[in-house]
Amino acid sequence: MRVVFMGTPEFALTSLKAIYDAGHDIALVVSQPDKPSGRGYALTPSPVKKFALEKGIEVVTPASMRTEEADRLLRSVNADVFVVAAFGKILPQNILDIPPHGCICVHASLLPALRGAAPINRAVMEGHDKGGITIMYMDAGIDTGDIILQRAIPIPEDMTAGEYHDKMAVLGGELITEYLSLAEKGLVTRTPQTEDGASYANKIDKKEAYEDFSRSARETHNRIRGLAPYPAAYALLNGKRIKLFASSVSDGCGAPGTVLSTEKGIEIACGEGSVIITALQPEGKGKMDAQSFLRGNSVKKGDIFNV
RNA sequence: CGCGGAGUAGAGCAGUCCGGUAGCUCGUCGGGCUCAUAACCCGGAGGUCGUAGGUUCAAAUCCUGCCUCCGCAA
Repeated sequence: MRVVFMGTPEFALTSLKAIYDAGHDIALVVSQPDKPSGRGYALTPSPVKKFALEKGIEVVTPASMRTEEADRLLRSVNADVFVVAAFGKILPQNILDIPPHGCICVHASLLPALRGAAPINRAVMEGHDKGGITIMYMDAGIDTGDIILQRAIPIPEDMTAGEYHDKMAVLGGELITEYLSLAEKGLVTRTPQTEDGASYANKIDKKEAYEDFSRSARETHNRIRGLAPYPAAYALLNGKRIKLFASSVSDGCGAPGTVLSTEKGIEIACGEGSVIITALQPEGKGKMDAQSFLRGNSVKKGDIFNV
């Protein structure tokens, strides 16, 4: 198949690699423009763009898809199909109409659940016990197109969004290549989505990652693992930010934010029950386990987070 | 030049302002106590204090350059 690939972050890169390794003809890669990033604000290319450059695949990074220029370019490629994975731009109808096989999206949820920008984090934050990849035809709506393939994987109770992401990325690569070989044989089927069970996974706002421990222990734990390792839930201790990476649920009792014990980690009282923080990262320091943190920092029973 | 924190024993930290014997908690090794233990007691090993230079009788500490890691922000 002659493919145009549109995507930006690591998640998309895994699909691009899978398509590349499967030997398809990647005619063009479309990604987001380089962005200032990191200390010093150095202009940084997206993972997808970087890979394409390494492999000598033509890359474009248009600021907008709603231009005549974009339309003309994408038409001129004469691709069979456009594959879109975590691209970060909405495709207008005129673009969707270009490829004969349509625009195919790799989406990281079992649609119609968790449509939108952050399905991986949200699935974990909301405590879902399974998730999965959906391959679908794109239409004008946000992740509302007809479903082609769908495969589920379990989300264990303590899995972090990062771990889930990595498994999902691999699964995405498997399914998109599976789709491409079905398409070559003309065996693609499509099933419309139901609105039953539809939900949205909104983009995660940094402010949302602030943890005030007012929720139940289970919800707090889900938030911590659902935001790990990025953007990472955080709380304040003595005026400094502390990122929270790993926790377990316990049944301690106290005013939300109060340190109840420092035996197995830092046990903090929640709105209901308590969580034991087992991995964290203080501002300006590296990631460490709670025991290490406790050795060099005097955190005691009765100390309070977020004061 | 976007703003900021940090590099000291295997881990996490103190000591740096006010130069003068390398310190704490944990781990580790050996011994002891105990029915027993992640408990307790005794003892030991382990550090060119990121790096290169400068000042000084003397530098982890003061000065200068460089390297590395991290937080914010995007």
